Amino acid sequence: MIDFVEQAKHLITNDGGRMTQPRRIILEVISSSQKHLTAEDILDQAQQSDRHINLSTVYRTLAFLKSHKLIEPRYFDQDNHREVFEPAPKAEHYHFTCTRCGQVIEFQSRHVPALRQQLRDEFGAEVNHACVCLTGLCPTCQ
Amino acid sequence: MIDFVEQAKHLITNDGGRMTQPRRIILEVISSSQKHLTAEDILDQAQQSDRHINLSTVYRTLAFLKSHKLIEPRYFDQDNHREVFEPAPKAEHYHFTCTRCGQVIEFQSRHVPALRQQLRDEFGAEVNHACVCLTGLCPTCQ
DNA sequence: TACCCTATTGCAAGTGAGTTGCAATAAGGA
DNA sequence: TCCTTATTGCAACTCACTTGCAATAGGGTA
Repeated sequence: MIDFVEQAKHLITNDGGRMTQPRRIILEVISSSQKHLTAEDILDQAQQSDRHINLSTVYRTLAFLKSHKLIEPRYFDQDNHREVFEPAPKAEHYHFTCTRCGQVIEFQSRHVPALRQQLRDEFGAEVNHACVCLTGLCPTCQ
Repeated sequence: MIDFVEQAKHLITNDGGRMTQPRRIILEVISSSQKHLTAEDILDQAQQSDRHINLSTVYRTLAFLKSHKLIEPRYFDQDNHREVFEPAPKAEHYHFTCTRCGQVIEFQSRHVPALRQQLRDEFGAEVNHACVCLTGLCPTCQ
């Protein structure tokens, strides 16, 4: 995940942007986290490095990263209306969320490319993005 | 779609609830619409029958129907944070949205049951709900 | 290194979808 | 027809997210 911060730095400076303290900290937080983060989560962690970082700065940085495809927003839960982010993955993958304990399992599957093919065959539609969010019970919670 | 209103009536009265004018109208709107509706859409249409129907009544009715699994909330679009509803289908189906014209294609697929099986085999997880939202370009917009 | 331009920030106020408290209303059983 | 109480409309609220603006601080230039 080291390249994530580097990649972001390049994008920012190429845009005529500036690598500021708050941005550095926010990037650090996102890239070093193993789990999916809400804007609030990012703020909490960033404020451990700099108490003055503001929520709107987090949102603005997030918007920048999103527009440059460095992170992706995800919804895991039909009841949770918050945006949840993670660094954009190299390989497309999908999510299973346990409705009891909240555990998230990331997985890949050959069935999704098959789905793309089906859309092409059946409707002539070209799928650019596949959001597959499964919910149910993990082995522990069954 | 006639059963939708009937089904809702039974659920409401079995619950000790009352079949009121606003509810009747809202149910009518949902069941007779062919497309996916936001709360606002439903309000607009309902107000054509009764100008005094209120948005909070729409939300409360929607919450009731949702908790009884008569409708399902859906998100089609990562940029659209609104809840979009449709009558809960007998057969699970999925959505493709064209990012240019907004057209929604509903489809079924044997690949999704295969996905459930994969989760069972690979992680021991039991999938209860599968949300599959594909986006891309429909034949016309390509 | 000092200076300056302007992108970025923090703050506070604003949006907009959805929720809630409450007094008034109206189903529908007795 | 009456009475109980579920439901409504309204207005005020919540909460995630956005925006306007004056103050701040990157980072290129002299």
